[in-house]
Amino acid sequence: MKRPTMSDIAQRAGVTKSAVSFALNGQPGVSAATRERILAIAEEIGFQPSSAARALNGGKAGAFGLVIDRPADTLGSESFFMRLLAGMQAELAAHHVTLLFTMAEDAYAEIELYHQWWAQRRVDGVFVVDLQVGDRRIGVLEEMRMPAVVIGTPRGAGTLPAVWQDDRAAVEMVVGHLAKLGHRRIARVGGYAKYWHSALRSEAFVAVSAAAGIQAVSVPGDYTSEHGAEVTRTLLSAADPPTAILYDNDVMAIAGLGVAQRMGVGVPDAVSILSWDDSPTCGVMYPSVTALRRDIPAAGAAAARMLRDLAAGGRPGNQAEAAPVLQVRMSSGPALAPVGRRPAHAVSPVPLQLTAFFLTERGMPGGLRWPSPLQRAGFTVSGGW
Amino acid sequence: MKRPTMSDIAQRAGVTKSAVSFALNGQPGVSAATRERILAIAEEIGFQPSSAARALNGGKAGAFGLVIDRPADTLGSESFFMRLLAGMQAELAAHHVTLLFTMAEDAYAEIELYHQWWAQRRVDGVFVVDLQVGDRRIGVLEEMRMPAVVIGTPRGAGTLPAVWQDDRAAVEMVVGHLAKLGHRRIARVGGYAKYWHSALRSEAFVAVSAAAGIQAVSVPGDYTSEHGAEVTRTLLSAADPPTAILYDNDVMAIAGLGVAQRMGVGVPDAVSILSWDDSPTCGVMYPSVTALRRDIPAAGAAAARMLRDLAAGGRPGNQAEAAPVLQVRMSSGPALAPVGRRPAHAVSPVPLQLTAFFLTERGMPGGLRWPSPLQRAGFTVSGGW
DNA sequence: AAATCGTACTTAACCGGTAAATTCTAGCGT
DNA sequence: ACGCTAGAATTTACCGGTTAAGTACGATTT
Repeated sequence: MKRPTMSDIAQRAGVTKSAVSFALNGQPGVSAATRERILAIAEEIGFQPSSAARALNGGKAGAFGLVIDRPADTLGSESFFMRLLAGMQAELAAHHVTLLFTMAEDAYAEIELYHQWWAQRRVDGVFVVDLQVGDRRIGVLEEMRMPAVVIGTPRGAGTLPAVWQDDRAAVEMVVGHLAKLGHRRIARVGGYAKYWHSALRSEAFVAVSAAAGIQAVSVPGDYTSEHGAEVTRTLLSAADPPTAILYDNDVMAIAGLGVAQRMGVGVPDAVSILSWDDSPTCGVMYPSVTALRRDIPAAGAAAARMLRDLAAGGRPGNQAEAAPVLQVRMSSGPALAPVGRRPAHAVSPVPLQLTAFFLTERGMPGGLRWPSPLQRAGFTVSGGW
Repeated sequence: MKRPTMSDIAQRAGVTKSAVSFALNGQPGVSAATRERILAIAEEIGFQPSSAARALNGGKAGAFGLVIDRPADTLGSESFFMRLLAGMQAELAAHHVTLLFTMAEDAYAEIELYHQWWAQRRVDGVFVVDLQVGDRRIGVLEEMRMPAVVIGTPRGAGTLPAVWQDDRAAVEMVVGHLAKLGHRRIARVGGYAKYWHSALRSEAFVAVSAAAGIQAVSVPGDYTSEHGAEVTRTLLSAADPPTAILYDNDVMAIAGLGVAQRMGVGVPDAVSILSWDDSPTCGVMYPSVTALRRDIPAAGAAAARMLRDLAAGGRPGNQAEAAPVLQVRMSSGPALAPVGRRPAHAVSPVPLQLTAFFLTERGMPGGLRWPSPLQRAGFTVSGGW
């Protein structure tokens, strides 16, 4: 059972394969009668054009690529990428474009993969996520002139178009919510400081808090529950702990909630817990977790549309995601007066050196220099805390 | 800046492209000197063979496919697939095989996709997950003679090789653990009953429990936190609730834990909560969740190896996963005497019709007939409970 | 010295499409 | 009847590789 080709159709229709090509592609050059006969035969024998042969003719590969180079265990617990993928698929499948999805060890391997895919004509373009400060991928992609769309932020994306979220507005929403509840000392556990989106959120978080007269600290994290738990323990063990903590993803938020409960720190009475990403789990936890909900599949679909446009020769501009919604649940509430807030069985404060460890930047690339405002956002405190 | 071809190399080396082909592929027919010269030039201009041209020569597409047809929101919260993907990638990337990953609406769309991929020579084979009772995909794949590996269970996989887990042994481990802790009435919240792996676990759960003299009920679920919460509420509201509940994934387990806490049912004192899949989140929750840990990436890697073998003409046999480990944490403990177990502020029992609703099979395909033992496992009780 | 052989390479065909150039045919005007 | 033209279908070449078959030539055999 060999797969049918255009020559097979041509033979049965008594014409040449060129005629078949014209007929199938709606080109002029065949009579209506012949065209119909050819289409009927193609349908009957279940003909599908070989994507390889198509691609060989200076044509398109009919596929886009996505490479993620986070460690696999981080990916596993995060729902972000699956939802992003789902959104992309919905858009791509409708246009018969397939997605090549891979995980890479690091940025170097990722760039290597781009070179291979492009040179082998496997893809017509790629999606770029987790944009880093001084990201080498951007320059490489621009030089290769491979169509690419950035998902995250236009900052540092060079000439590549981006689908981005207004982090500033989101931060204003969250900080405003906390300010209204009377919080005056808040913390944020972010992602890798090397990621642009994380750095920008840090910056906005500190700046917006300062403007609202709130003391704030922003700590870099690594998206894992382990680290979220560690940082939370440090924060809550401080002499003057924050009354609210905002985590950059749901996994860390849930870990933070668990730590607070273990330490006997009441949620939300003693500390409010908030998550930047929402997930069904946030809603069913006890207490349920207040979360910032964004339409991630929509962002994926938008990125897919942009990449199709770009690959077809268009020049799409940046596109902002819809504003996120703050889903207020049980884990956030009014800031209570300090008196009596720490129960008797609270865990004793952690040793100083552990605290100092967390106050050091983790996972920062060696020689990288920070822009001054970001450096402050990295781990410095606003409001003299 | 056009991409370099073999002809370019040939021209610069002063030979024909055939010689270049021989040199690059390590075939005999070129002198060592010429071979070296050609390799040097290829390296210098960054040559990469066109996958399209390669595929055109009766050759391989150099890609495998994976289609998932669960609803996107289920996928988002589950870490299983990401970890499976990570394992596959590790194996595939090492052999320069890429992965086509897509989500489909339903089995029909999935089959359609298989036809397209195969006819278009986009893939050399596919991975099949979530095998269903009477799955149509198997027959289609066998007829197409497309290499395919089943992940889950050999039951219903026809002639396709499978990577499978010994669910029976896992169930014995969990039930044995609970029996030792004194539990005499336990429940399980499974996945879709139409999935083979879920049905087999149901069967084993009921049978093993009966053998151990334990009353057991197995309820089909849909892997979502919402449903996990609903079922848990029903179970705990019963006149004689189970003292332990085993959930088929971490999302439902966490949801169940949340419900128990909301109802004031102590965990693990009044009810033990166990999850079939482990995740970092299970460990940081409070209380942390006892979970059955399997090496999912290893299963993915094994499946990838098998599919490579199969696509190369081999005849790999079924392969069992390593036995899972029961990670005992805070959420499981000894079954306490019924007296005083239900606190005063427990939620009132749900109306009878809601209970009845859950006792009806959800999501069962219309005319499907169940084998008798599975039908009993579907929702019947062992031990006269 | 002629026949034999192995090596190193070239020629040419092919995979399954696309598309420009060309031939064939029928209908048109004059 | 003749040239002219539009449309239908064919011929031909090409994309970038692989591979069977063929050729040239120096070295070995008899």
